[in-house]
Amino acid sequence: METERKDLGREDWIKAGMTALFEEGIRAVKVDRLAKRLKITRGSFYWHFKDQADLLQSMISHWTEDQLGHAKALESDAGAPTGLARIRAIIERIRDKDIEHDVAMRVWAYDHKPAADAVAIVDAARLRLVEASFAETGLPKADAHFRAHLLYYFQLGDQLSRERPTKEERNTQFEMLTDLLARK
Amino acid sequence: METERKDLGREDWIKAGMTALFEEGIRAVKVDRLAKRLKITRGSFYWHFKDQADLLQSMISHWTEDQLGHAKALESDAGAPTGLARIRAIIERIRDKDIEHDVAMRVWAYDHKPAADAVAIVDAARLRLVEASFAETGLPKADAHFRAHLLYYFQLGDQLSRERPTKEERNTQFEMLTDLLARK
DNA sequence: GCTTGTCAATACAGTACTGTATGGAAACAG
DNA sequence: CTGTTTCCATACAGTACTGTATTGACAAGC
Repeated sequence: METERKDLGREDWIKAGMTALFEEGIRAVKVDRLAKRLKITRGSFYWHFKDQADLLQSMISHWTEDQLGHAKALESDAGAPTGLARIRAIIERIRDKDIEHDVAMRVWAYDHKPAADAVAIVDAARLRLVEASFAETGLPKADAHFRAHLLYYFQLGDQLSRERPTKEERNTQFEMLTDLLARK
Repeated sequence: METERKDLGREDWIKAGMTALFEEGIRAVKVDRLAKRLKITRGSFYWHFKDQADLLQSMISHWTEDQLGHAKALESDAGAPTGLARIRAIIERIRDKDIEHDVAMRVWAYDHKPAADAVAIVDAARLRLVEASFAETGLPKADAHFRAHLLYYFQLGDQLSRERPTKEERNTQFEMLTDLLARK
């Protein structure tokens, strides 16, 4: 007699919040709109969460842990490539899997301190990884540091620009870049 | 008898809107809040503007013309340096004068199509300039194109990251970059 | 079967806005 | 001096939310 008891948990609301964030930006992460998305009333929300800020904080934690997990996975992957190939792999991962999420988070971070802090932490973790990989290729610390930033910020700017290059254009660009960065 | 007849014009509201945008982001560009800023009532606003969208569009046009003007000025400045020195000058101008404005506009652009279009136009104009300067140094077109993007997106990512480097750090970074980009 | 938690629906009051309609004062033109 | 235009104040109705308080439905433990 499949009576539809919903029994949502915090995770469902967080997931809905993330989806709304990625699809329409933080402006769309409103309690009542999420309720409509989930086909439920706000009564549920205020049982699971103290208030909207509570949800936002949970979303931030969720995203941060995800991203730090990805970074750690790349770091400790034994079968992974090393040196420049490893760097390519890292950047490709960010470019292909985390892009939309990243931009939405960064825009949110512009006027939300907790989000800004989270983005800073994730950026730092990724940069550390790239920098370490450059160091592996035998570059001096200062150069590794610089090139990691150059690479990371380039792809960041690329994401944020409103030029929408084709996949090939983007690939040739990144190839020219890794060529340039491979030089001593 | 200095009776204070205000007699504001569209420009005053636009200026107030821009200030609010740069100080607090687009969320703060609300008719009633701007009225408080200007110590006047919304009655004035709706005399000068059809609605809020009208103001936003005016702000976008205003910013776009400003930025295109700056680009044009750099382009036709006869006494300006050439080649790599010119490139440095361009990037420094953007970095030192347009930064805060740029970031706020870009964040706004994320979920406002007209703003996104404006940002795209301004980006294209600046990139064209940098690319032309690279071409002047004798680089092939494809390389000039790539290096212009690398430079521009790097400084864009740098702006948007939440790392807040010191002036010196930033300068050395940009020096290492122009060194790298100067090579054949 | 009755009670106790768990979860959701509903109704309410409040805030931060938006745009419209109308009226009034200063400046200006005849 | 009078009428018209220009500009602003005020009052109103509406929208899109927020959070709280109360009640109700169901499931599980005793």
